[in-house]
Amino acid sequence: MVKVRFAPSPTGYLHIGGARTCLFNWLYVRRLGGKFVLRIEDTDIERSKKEFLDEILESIKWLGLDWDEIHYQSQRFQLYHDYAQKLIDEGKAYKKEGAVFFKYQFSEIKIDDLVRGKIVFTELPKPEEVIIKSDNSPTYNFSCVVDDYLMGINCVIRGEDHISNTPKQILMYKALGFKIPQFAHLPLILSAAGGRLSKRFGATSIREYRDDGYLAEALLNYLLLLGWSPGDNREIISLEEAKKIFDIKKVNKTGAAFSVDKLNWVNSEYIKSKSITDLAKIAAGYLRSKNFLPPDVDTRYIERVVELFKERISKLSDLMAWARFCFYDDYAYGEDAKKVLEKNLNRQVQVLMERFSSMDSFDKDTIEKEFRDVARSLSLKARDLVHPVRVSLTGEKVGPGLFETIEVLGKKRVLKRLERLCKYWAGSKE
RNA sequence: GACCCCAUCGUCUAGCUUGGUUUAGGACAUCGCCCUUUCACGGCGACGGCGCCGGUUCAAAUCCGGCUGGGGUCGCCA
Repeated sequence: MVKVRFAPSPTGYLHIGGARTCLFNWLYVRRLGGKFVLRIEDTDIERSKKEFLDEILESIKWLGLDWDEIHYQSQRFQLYHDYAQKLIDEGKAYKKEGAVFFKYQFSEIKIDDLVRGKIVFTELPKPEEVIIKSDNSPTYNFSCVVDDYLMGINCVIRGEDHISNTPKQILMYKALGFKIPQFAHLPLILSAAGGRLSKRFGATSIREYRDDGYLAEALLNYLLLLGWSPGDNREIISLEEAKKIFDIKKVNKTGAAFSVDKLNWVNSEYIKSKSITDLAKIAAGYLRSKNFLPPDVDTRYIERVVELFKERISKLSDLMAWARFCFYDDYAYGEDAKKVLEKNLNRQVQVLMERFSSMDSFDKDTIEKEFRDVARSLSLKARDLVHPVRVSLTGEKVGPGLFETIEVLGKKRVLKRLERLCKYWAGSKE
């Protein structure tokens, strides 16, 4: 049975690269029906923090991934000591200055990597390596080898930054008499500038993307595309589908630059594919977490607003930027938008308000019919009335279709806002 | 510096394993046109690439070598 592991260190949040490694491990093992081990590498007592651990676990769950086993290295120190002692007893390691040093018995190392093929190491930078620090905690390479063996990990899928650790670990496997697992080194995710992905180039933690209104499925889908493709030009692939067709041998060797533009596109595709009710539920949860919604707003209204914006947002946070007028009356006319109000149409808008007032059914088709009729009767082009009215109702000169907007806002609100527009005109010198 | 990895449009990629079916396909971004009350969406189109040199071959994006460029690692961090 195939067994893989994802081994984050709780010294920081789950970042883009870690999430991708986690995803590829998960896809690989779920397709083969094996076991997925989550191993928390919290051997660095100083830097490991509970908040990071919680954050990592929460992010993995949010993404929709799961694990079969979870282990904490901080609870396994005795095991590492036992194996270190074994090496000492066999003369393969020795104590010095309170630490245990492992002596490499170097010979040319060949790795047959699942994604990169053959990799050959002809030398090692150092003749020995600390495996147990003087504070009794194990070093990464050692605990990693002991645990991968003890946990039955037979395929190690990790980032390319670990390639140079691999020969060291293989030498430890050999010294310990452990069977060497298969390796698959994933290409790194680079920043848009092509360099290392770091805070300087924008968001790196999964949490930030969640906060920014990205959907878990979309982020996962985008990550899936970074270094892998199904080969048939499809780009929108659900996790379920990916589980069936993911092939680690088709993973690219080249580092991939992270593109927010493309992520936005994938996210907008997922948003558009959701039903109004589902999307409204997600959006409401998101907006509430941001304290954006007024406390008394009802579900049906949120659904209508979501419907209004569904086609034009690429992430949920766009709603906060663009749909504020749907929930609050206290917006000001944008500086740019005021230009649309230069011509005083006070009288014409009064006529429109009278017409709206007398309407029984306030649906968008009727609204449009009446609106155009009023414009015609006043010898105005519809667009001459449309633009000022939009600014009046939304504060901005761009936005969703006007008639739909009017319907969603409702007659009462619309009349109030048009009233405000007339006051604006009355107050400004002609 | 040493060791290792990588190299197709600006970006993500298909094609490369098994050389000819490729005037190198798709997507994002950009630009244009259409749709249209605006912005989006959608439709159509444009722009744009096999890093360089050499070799093998009748034939190379595909195989080989070198160069150049990019990346990673060299911690009692993981």
